[in-house]
Amino acid sequence: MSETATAPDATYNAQKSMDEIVALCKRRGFVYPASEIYGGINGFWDYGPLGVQLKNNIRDSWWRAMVECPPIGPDGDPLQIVGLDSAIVQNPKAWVASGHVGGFNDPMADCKACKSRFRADHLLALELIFPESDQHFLICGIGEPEEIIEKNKKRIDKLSKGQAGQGFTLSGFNEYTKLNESGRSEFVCPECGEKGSLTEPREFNLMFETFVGAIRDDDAKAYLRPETAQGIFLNYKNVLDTMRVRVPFGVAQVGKAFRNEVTPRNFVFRSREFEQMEMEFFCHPDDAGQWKEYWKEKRMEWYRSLGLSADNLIFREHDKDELSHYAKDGYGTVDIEYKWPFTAPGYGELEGIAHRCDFDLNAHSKANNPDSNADLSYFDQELQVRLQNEGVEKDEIKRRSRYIPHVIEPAAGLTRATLAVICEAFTPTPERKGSKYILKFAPHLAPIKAGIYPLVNKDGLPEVAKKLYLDLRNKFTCEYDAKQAIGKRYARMDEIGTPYCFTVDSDTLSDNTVTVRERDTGEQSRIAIDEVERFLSEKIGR
RNA sequence: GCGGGUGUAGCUCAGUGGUAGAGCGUCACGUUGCCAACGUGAAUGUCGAGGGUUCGAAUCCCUUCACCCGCUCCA
Repeated sequence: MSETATAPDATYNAQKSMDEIVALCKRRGFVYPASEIYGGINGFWDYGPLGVQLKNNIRDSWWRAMVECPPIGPDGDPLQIVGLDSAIVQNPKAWVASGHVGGFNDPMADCKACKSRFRADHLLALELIFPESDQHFLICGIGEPEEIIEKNKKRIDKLSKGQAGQGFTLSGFNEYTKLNESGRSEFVCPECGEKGSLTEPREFNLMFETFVGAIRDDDAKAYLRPETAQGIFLNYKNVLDTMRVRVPFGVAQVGKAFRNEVTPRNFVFRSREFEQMEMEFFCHPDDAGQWKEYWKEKRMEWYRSLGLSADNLIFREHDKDELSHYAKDGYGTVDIEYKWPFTAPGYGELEGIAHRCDFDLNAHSKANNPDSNADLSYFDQELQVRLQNEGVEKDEIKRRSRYIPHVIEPAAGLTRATLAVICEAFTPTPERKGSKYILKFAPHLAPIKAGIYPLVNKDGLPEVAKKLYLDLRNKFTCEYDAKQAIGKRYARMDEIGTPYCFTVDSDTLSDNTVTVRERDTGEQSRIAIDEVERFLSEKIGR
């Protein structure tokens, strides 16, 4: 048999394991399709009993690493990072200032014949008149009128030959967006030349709209936030005024965000409702570059702490032309990417670490925005003192001590992190008796930490096991189950990623020891029943 | 949004115009005494949804929804 005939098809295998992951997520209560009994709804997912547990564990790990126990800074002291939970609906003016309303209102038109898509506001219909015959012609294209005429030279030439003379004048032009239905039916697709094949212009704004109050008019229109970050900028001054934080400092937030994606794809990877974990780190503009490097390393460490393997994680710096509006002038954006089953052997985004410069605070400052009543500049007293000591001139000190902080933003997807943890943990075990796969969650993330079982459901074993369970449940998420064969109970725990099982058997009654069974190896050992809690504490790291 | 594929029990699937099925899983009882054991039994379906053709539709036709793949889009 030839080598190629037996070589596994990487794409097929990757797809196959993703299908298996989606199936197991449903079967074992991690993720369900939203509104399934009504046929589902594209781009929305519900987290089941085990899924929410896993997601909360990942969220808690992030919150702890950011807010409760932030990393040590370059000066040897812990960083100052505080938490926040801002509203999903804010004043719509906030989204105008942030660039989310304007930037994503591009009207698009599709050609039904050749499937090309155009920015409708870039499409022009030019009306040419051949004066001698008084004939009108329509030339359609993309760009400035001169460009369009230049591009269509041959065609115009051909048209004019049929006329008495050669000359023509441009009598007028119209944007495609301004045409009515009969105008559109005359419009020729610049790509394939088909007449009247373009759809009417459609707006692609990724923000979900809603209405505040009972009256549904334009004044009541509001948006569901497309990112949690803006809530932090909107509260920057509140935090600064109330929390005694000084630059550099961070504000962290976990919460839902909503984007009306054109094409939700790849399970929960790109969904229309998702959960973000964002931290805005405010610093002096001169230090932004070094803080970006700092956070790159810290964030990568955190993903490793979730049990994601180094081989499956990479950094990817954004090219200049893919940078978002807020990052153009700064130190750019770097993504932490994961080797997803559906991108393998390539990688896809897990987290973006962006240098947002002073874009957002500027945008929300009264100096640049008549709708805002806030001065979001920062007076740096430490810097003032330092400059005084250096003997810098007074006016210069005053000028340099007040500035708009720059922002380094590690923006992570909680739902994406959850999916990555599931993908990483998913381990087929075809050779194993019992479960056909294991979820090898890091113990501290596992939805259930331990199963507590009597070997059989009689002879006083259930009573002993149940007592152990009742003790442990105060500290760890545990499960007690006395039914069915022990092997089946172990297999079930393997499939949901429970790292340890403790089994009470007849020996327990005489020597007070229980069997510990490990998920990844299936190996068993015995420990004293009153050592179980300490054993779990050590293994789970709490 | 476009093109292709898929949709039958919780899961994997069989059923191609004539009574809605199997295996696994789930549950109960019994048995068992460390890896999805065994026995007996039970529950589970608007055959994705709506409409049409037909005496009769899971099956043929139309529409629609969801998922997967490829485009397109993606702060």
